[in-house]
Amino acid sequence: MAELTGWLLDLYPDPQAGAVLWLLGEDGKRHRLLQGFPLTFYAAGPNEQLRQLWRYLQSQPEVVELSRTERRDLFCPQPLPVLAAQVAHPAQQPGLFRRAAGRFPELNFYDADLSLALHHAAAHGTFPLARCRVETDAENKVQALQVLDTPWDLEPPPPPLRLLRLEPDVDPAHAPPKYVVVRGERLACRLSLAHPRPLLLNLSAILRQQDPDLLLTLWGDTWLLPHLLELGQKWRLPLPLSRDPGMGVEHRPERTYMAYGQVIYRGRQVYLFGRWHIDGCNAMLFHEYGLDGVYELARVTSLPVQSAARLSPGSGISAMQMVTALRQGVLVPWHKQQAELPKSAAELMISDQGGLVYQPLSGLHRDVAEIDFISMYPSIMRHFNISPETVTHPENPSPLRGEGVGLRGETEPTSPPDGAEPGVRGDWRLVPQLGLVINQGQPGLIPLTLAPLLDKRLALKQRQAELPAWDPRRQVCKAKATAHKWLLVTCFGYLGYKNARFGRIEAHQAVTAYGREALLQAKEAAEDMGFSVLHMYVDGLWVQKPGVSQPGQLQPLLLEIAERTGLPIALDGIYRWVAFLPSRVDGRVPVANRYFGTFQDGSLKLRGVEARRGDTPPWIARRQVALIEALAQLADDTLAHDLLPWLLRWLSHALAELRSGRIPSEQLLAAQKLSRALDEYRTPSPAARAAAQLASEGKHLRAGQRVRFLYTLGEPGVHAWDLPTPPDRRSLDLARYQELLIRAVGAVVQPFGIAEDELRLRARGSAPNVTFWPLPRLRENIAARVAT
DNA sequence: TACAGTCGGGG
DNA sequence: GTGTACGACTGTA
Repeated sequence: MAELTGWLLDLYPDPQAGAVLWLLGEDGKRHRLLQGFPLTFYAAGPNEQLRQLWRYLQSQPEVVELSRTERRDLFCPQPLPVLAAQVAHPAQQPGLFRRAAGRFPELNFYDADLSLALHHAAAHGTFPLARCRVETDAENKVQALQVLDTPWDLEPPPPPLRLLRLEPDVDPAHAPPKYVVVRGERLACRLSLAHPRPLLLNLSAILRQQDPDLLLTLWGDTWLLPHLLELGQKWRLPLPLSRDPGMGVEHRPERTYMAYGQVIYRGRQVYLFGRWHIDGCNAMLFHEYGLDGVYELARVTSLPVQSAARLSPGSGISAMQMVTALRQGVLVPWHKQQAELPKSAAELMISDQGGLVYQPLSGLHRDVAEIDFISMYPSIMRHFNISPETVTHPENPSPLRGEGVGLRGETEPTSPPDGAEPGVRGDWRLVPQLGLVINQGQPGLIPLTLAPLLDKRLALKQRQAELPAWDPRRQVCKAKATAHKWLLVTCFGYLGYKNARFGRIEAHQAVTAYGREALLQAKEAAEDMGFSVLHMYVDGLWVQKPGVSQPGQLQPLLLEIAERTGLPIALDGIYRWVAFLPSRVDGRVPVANRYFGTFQDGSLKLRGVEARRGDTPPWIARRQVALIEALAQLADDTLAHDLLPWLLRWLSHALAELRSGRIPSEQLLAAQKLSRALDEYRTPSPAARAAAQLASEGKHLRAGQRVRFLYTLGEPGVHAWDLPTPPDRRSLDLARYQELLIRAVGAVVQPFGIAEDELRLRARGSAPNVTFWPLPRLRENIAARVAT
């Protein structure tokens, strides 16, 4: 009997028996442990069918223990009689279940398609990088397992992970790479791809010697690792990419699917066993929160690190809900099977509203405070206990399979005298406008899942604010908070997602209804306290009051709003000035989400303008940001009087730069996503034409993939960036880029009284090489910004 | 002018 | 393996 303490690295089914646990021991060694871990799935339905299923499962080769028992379905008040099938070896469960489900399509199956990691998290409280104490026998079999920390610890000590980076020297989609750049502990080298044998031998030696826990690559999923594995096969020199020699690697093919209301493309993926592979180019949102965010996501969601790095946050929050359900003994349905409650047309009109959006007072405003509800929708779900099983129709409480009840047991509707809070009677709360009621008796599945997340995110942000800017822990806190943000944001969308296991459209609508009400309450509070409300957008409002320009002066309003709504709210900042833009199509109409401004601390906020769009060429975006930064530095009197001549010089300077040919082509690249297959385009967009160019060179892109291109003269008007030959510099469509720049600049200066047409006229007449003289007070600042 | 195609924002 | 619904805007015909 031996005792081991360390960090949990990896967890997966052993092909023969039980679960494999990889532990990074405090002794510095990596331990491969085995643990017996049977998995149970359930089936419910007509008795006769369950009996047949029983006989069927008994006849199968897998070792299965069968029993009849009762479990709780989230939507049924009464326990559900089920058949429990306990499969001895987790690796055999998916296959057995697939056969059973195919044979008995009318039965409802539960807990049947969850990964081993989630089952293990529910059963043992494990999560990736959890600190564990393990007792093992002589054969490295786990006899006892104790988890020593929780995902909710704010700053767990970082495990001593070993990292190895592998990168091709160039983007393989753009040009054939020549080298693999390798960087590890006291190691940096470049291996030639032209000589496969030495490459493979060297890489194998490096992997053995360094024995990294994490292989961090660029294009490792989509190109590098598949390429290396292929070479390894061809030369009969297998690479030890996985730490577990018996497991090889797992390939997941590329795929496109519909989500976010659009087509999404995910490249192929390569998963390892016993160590992790993360491809910095194929990891969703990776650039936003980095490795620290990935570890944090893995810890709180219980998803393996390699999955947490690649999956969208939707699957993260979904995993958390499933673990909550498993821990509560609530069945996790195999397929989500829910229809919306029937609704009249009039109800549809009201309930299908989303967030409240106002039309701002367009133009330039000074000393404006922006206040935002913190994680508004998740906070609403928690505060009002909104969850698929708690929201229901009062006159029709049993629409599907049962009435809304709390998680921890049955709660009968009661109607005692009116409670203290308006809209609440006993255990029931009436949702404004929708005619829905929410059971308040027991915390729902979603609020239970969300509460620790909301608390931790606030704690992280607070900790981040306490730490000095130079402290590296501050960046770590920030990365973690950013990762949490995405979990919280998608949790709301998931309520309304038709295929979510724990989604229900009525719950989704209840959330937005409360959101609208909270915003209106906030508006009333602000107006009661003498503020004028310039704009409101879903969870934020922009307010102004003569004489109010310091953060402290907003505190009474914040307290009042928190008091009236019950929801947390904070000051985002006070703008020195903010400009709300009118519609480009009709200048009389303001639009809700195109604005920019500068806060008192000098930081900028931009929404909806060209610089925020992913398809804007970087050079255009940077010119626009630089211009806003310059405007932020200008004194009020300059803004009023001397702006036009200065601006025209600024513009000529930028246009001269464009014509000079000194801007790197990458800076002029537009990037757009293909929304469909090429032959499905009815009118060929620039992106479609660029994709067609690539297709004729044998590079076929699929719907959901991005295509990068330059605007060029003549037909077809674009030049795809990943074509083998770059375009002639002289064929660049400079007039097109000039127009894009003028539009971006026009949007910024419109609130300052300068019309876009004027810029266009003057630009045409300007000499190509006008010397640009910054205003004296601006010179320093602009030099600094342009450099970045 | 109509409509097809693409993007954002939440934080 | 998993977010929605919608409006603004641009380019093409």
